[in-house]
Amino acid sequence: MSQTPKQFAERSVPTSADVARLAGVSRATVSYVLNNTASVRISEPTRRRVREAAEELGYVPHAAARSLRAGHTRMVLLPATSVPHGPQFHRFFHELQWALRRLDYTVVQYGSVGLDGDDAARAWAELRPVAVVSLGEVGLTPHGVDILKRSGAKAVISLAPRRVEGAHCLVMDQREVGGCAVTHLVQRGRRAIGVVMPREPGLEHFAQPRYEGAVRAAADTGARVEPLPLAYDEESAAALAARWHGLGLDAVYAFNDDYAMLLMRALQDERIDIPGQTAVIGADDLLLGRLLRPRLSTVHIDMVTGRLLAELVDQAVRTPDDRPRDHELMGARAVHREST
Amino acid sequence: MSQTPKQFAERSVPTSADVARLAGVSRATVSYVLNNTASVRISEPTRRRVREAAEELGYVPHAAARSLRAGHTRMVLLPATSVPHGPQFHRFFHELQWALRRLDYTVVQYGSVGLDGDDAARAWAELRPVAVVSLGEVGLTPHGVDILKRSGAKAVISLAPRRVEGAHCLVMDQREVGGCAVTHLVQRGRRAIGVVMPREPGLEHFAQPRYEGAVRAAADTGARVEPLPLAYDEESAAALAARWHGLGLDAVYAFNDDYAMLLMRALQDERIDIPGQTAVIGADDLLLGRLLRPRLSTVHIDMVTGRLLAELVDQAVRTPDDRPRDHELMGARAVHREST
DNA sequence: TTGAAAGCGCTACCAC
DNA sequence: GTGGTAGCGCTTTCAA
Repeated sequence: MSQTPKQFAERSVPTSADVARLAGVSRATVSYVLNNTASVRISEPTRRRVREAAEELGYVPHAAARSLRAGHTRMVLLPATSVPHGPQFHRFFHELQWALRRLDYTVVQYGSVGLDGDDAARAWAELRPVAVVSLGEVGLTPHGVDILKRSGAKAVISLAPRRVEGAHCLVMDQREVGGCAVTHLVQRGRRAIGVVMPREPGLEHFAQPRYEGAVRAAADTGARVEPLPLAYDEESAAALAARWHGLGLDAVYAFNDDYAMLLMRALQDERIDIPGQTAVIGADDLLLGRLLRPRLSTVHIDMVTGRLLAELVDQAVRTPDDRPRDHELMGARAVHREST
Repeated sequence: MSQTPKQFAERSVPTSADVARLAGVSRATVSYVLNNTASVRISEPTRRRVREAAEELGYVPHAAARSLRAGHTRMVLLPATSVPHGPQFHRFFHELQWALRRLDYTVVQYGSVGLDGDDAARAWAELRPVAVVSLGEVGLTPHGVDILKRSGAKAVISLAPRRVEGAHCLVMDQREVGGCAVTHLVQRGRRAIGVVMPREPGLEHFAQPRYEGAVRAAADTGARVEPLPLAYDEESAAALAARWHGLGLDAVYAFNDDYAMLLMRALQDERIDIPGQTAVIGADDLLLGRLLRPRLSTVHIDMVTGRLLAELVDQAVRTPDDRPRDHELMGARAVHREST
């Protein structure tokens, strides 16, 4: 009888009951030992037997069962980014994960490709994360925030171009980026400014507010701003450059350094002098921009450190009843090099 | 009595029992309705009442409880990448997630920053994923594979430079990349070849095999190969360029296009003619490399499509007892432009 | 067509 | 010190 289920059990995943049986103790004891429960003292020989049994069976605790029992998780859910970001963002993201782990959170990126808005929020909520940190690519709606909070999320934090009702918002106002770029160009005497709008999907959440910022910065300065759709390939850039003279522009803010480098080369191939005939400015302050001739002017974006954000998450989790506070955390400043 | 726990319940997360109570049915019925269970017929009025109750309460099912009951998950775990990758890899990753979602898997990237080897495997195993697809940055050991399989993972797939015992391996032999580069250089008459070794952490898993491939390709050709440590910043590149003449090299394979662009600029600033005095080749075939003058030669890497890999994952999950098969899936070829 | 109840793996109370 | 056991939220037989 005690052997009958063994054949099946061997193929099956070991549970704490299996460990208990092998060690000749109760499941409770197994739990105490493996969790180092402080409030209960277990003799050293027993501890060793339990640990050896666990090791031998290759026992790994079942996170779902644990959190079901506990009534909460320590999971911080980051809706996975689908947009290629620069190295700076990458560093930030890495820092954030590292810092959260140090605070004993389990960091999980949830692939939300193909979901949006409330569907995404529901999918996230199923995992019962203690916090959700949205990087602003999947539209987080007030209703989505509500779904998450009702499902037990203690903190919903949005690093988005716009603020979202109900969430702690770390507003990264992308309009500032476009604003900086255009202000820089205007100060250097430019009056007819193109603004590159990437055709690549996923970038529109960034491109649109940057464009708005550009328009706003140009208002009352006498400068005009013109959107320029551009795909990230040489053909598209060459086509744009070919009709450059007809556009009558004396400057261009090219969304970011990647697009700026692409366009600058195309313009140079059309024998357009930079910055003489046309000034070019990007954004992100990539190292590669400094390697071009002329060196690419850019908008440097100061990102909050991952560690700081992690602490904010932790704070919000610990005091969930505090009213969500907004934080302005993106600084942007134009960096003048040679292309403007 | 029926009202007493309400005060607490209101602040609490709604469960299917709450939905059942509000709809005036049993929990079983709720489950049937919300899961559209085909094997049981529920009257339309009841269905509506249940759905309305769920909606009103903002009910979201508890994934942990569900999978605990089911005894398995549909979670595919991707150990999160901590290394900045090029747009090509990004596209691949995006495709993979999309395709897996279409196959009804829940895709989760698990941040494994600061864990390694078996610790990481144990952490992943706690989530009981049905499959793990490692992108080869966290060392996946045979023991780690064993831990995962014992915890119920039906498939462990490794996209790694080297194969791992017990796992389905999609070998992306990075040595080929280095080999291609050096073969290209040798064919163009170069005999003293530097190989850039990035100083940035996380890249060594790629750099080392690429270097080995370079060495192997040079063997018996009379060419010599010399490793050149380089950090990704201008100072490091300038320092390397400053002692270039002393190195006596007539070519350099610069790990990838980013490092190649950095180094090429530094060499040009030292008035070293490219490709006259020194040939430069990168890898990844970035668009930006084509924008430089001279245009950067590179190694183009053909990546498997995400869809294909997703199907492989699905296949492996459905037939877990098949012996793990290895697949060679990375093609590499040198692309000659102007810098070599 | 609906309901009652068992049980997934785990932990935390209470007994012993 | 250690064991028995209730119950977290869910699905799914089996009975009604």
